[in-house]
Amino acid sequence: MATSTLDAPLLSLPSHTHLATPTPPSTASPTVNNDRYCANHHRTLKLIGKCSNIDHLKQVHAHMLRLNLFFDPYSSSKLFNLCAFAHYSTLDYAQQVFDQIPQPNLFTWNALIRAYASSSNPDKALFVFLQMLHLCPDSPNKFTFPFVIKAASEVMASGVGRVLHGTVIKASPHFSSDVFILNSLIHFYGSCGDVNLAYRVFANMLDKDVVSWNSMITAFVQGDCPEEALELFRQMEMNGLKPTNVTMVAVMSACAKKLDLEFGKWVCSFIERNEIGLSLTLNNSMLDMYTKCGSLEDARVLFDRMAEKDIVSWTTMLVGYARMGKYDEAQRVFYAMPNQDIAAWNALISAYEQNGKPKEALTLFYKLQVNKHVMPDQITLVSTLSACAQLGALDLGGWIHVYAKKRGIKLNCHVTTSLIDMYAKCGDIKKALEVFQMADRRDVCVWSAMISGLAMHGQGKAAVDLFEKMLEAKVKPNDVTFTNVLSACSHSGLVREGRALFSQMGPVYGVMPGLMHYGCMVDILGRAGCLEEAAELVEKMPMVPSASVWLSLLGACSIHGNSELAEKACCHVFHLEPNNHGAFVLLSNTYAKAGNWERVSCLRKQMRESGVKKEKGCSLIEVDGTVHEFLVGDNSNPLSEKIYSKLDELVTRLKSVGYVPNKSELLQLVEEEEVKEQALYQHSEKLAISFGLISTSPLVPIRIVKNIRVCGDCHSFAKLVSEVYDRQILLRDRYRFHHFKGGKCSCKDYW
DNA sequence: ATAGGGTTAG
Repeated sequence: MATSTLDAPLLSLPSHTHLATPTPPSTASPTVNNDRYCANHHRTLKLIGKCSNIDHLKQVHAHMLRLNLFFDPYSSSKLFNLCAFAHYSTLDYAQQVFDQIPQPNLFTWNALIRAYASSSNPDKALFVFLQMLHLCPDSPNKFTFPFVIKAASEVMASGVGRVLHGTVIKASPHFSSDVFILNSLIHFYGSCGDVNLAYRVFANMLDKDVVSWNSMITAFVQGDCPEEALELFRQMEMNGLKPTNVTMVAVMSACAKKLDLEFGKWVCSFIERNEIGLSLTLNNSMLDMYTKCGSLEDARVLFDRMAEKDIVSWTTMLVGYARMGKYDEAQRVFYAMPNQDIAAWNALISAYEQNGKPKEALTLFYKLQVNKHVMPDQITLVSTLSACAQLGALDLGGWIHVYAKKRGIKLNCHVTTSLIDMYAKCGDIKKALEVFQMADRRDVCVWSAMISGLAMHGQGKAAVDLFEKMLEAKVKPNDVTFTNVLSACSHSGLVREGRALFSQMGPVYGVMPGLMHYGCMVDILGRAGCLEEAAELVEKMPMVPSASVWLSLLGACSIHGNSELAEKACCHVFHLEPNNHGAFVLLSNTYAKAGNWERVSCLRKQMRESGVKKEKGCSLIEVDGTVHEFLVGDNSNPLSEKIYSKLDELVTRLKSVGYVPNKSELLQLVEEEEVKEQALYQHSEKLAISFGLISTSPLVPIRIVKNIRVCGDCHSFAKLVSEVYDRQILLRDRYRFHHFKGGKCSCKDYW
């Protein structure tokens, strides 16, 4: 077989050479003057330049070991550079070679740091840097810092980066004006989210080059300041600098962030006019801009025209279709792409999960799970756990928890947050607390999720206590934390605590109250009966009240029977959301509470004429890992007959202990009392309770998830079932959990 | 005696 010149050995080794661990040349000095040594030295350096595959490299490596050339720092640095950066080499191999070099010089240390900085283990670059400070006789030079700073930004080590910045300033005035070092600092501050510091470095630079501008524009885009990015792009032009394709990637990304299709298209024409080369990355960022701005048509045209496509191009199209709800198209892209990596799977799974299709998300997860080539990762877990949470699928969620442990998928803060949220939303607050306590790292999301879990289970006091603990743990609360802790106060009637937190959030914690917080506060005051104060708060909100704020006020009116204020709040809701059925229900309940039946029937008539559709009630219950769904008056379940006869039995038995159907909240236009009563028995949660009673073990609670607020009648019904049948029922409605046990509910009839 | 920085999706 013919051997190509490339595969032929570079060296034919004399037979007397033997493999040995390197021993220093007799003079034991790093530079050797002996003639033979110099000749070898020269020949070997030439050989290094000729290496074109890993075998060549290893041969030269072996040869150098034999000739003790590793003791010449220059020669070994030459070889090492190839080991670290040749495409055919690996970093592991480079590290092995490095470990054999007796006295790596500064160049070699720098090369190792650089190699790690852009590897998948950038933290090792920082470690090597520390080693270098101890072991290398030379101080870091102007090449060292850009690499270490790059590593610091890769691992988002903001503290480390700041220290490095200080070191740079102290080390030499040459360093603090080195354009490479300063550019890397801009990049570092940008990627750590500190746009202001990035800009300070940028603005103070005397000699900015195109990379400085690109880094700063990118920092603005990534720091969520697209306006500033575009402004800087304009300034760059005014300063006579020609933008590169890297500039245009950032600018395109700014357009995508602003959802500004028109400007995006202008930028595309700018690229053409200025003959800026279309790299694959730039094409991809154009695709991204088109899909984010909603023009799948333009994206498609570009996509079909692109000569080179990579996984990013395909995924961008996939996500674009999925976001628009075009699942068929998204699936077509998914199956058409050359290979589906985990990101593609995740994109499709999370698209389903985030668009109210949790069942489809889980179906896809099953398929992924039997796939041999792709492994679920942490992002997959986050999406699927959220799908479980939506469905109340506790068994499946628990299974995913076990799966993650078994597969050794690390429970980072994102996964921990999702687990806590899943357990809480599926009704297992104990398990949620367990995950919380076992977590080895708790960021603001983890704490907030736990507070939210306690809140929805009516454990307001515990939620507020946990908030205090969070402060003790020196974790800074954010807007979500406050929404959760305030909603805890509202669910548990903690008026004093709520007031205090609300008034402190801005001045003490620097979190400005937003719509959600005002909504919670209106809820807290309203439920407690301070209707006027609640109404005043709505009046003096610094932003326009949303429908949900008015709904909170309306809800409070319905509890306390204040028709006048209810009408006013209702007007506002209809102004913002003319088809909000919930507002009709709450107003009608207010009239019912006040005994104003005339108004109730008038409202019903109005509803029928306006054609406002009620969101169909739907209850989910998981039995043996399968989620069963019940709609109003559903009889699609195979056990339907049994379910209805069980329901008949329930009604009879409950009536015998005093159950009186409460028809006041019914809004259907039916006159006969008999028919009204039948309508009540069609409610999905009653069907789910009957099903739960006949198909689950008496020892476990019946867990039900309902899409809308539970009605008063079903609430009393569930309380009685929990007493008469001695069964715990956990019912999650749109807003919170109801724990029915021994005839009582954890919400204390206050929901 | 050797060298380097900035870019896209989820």
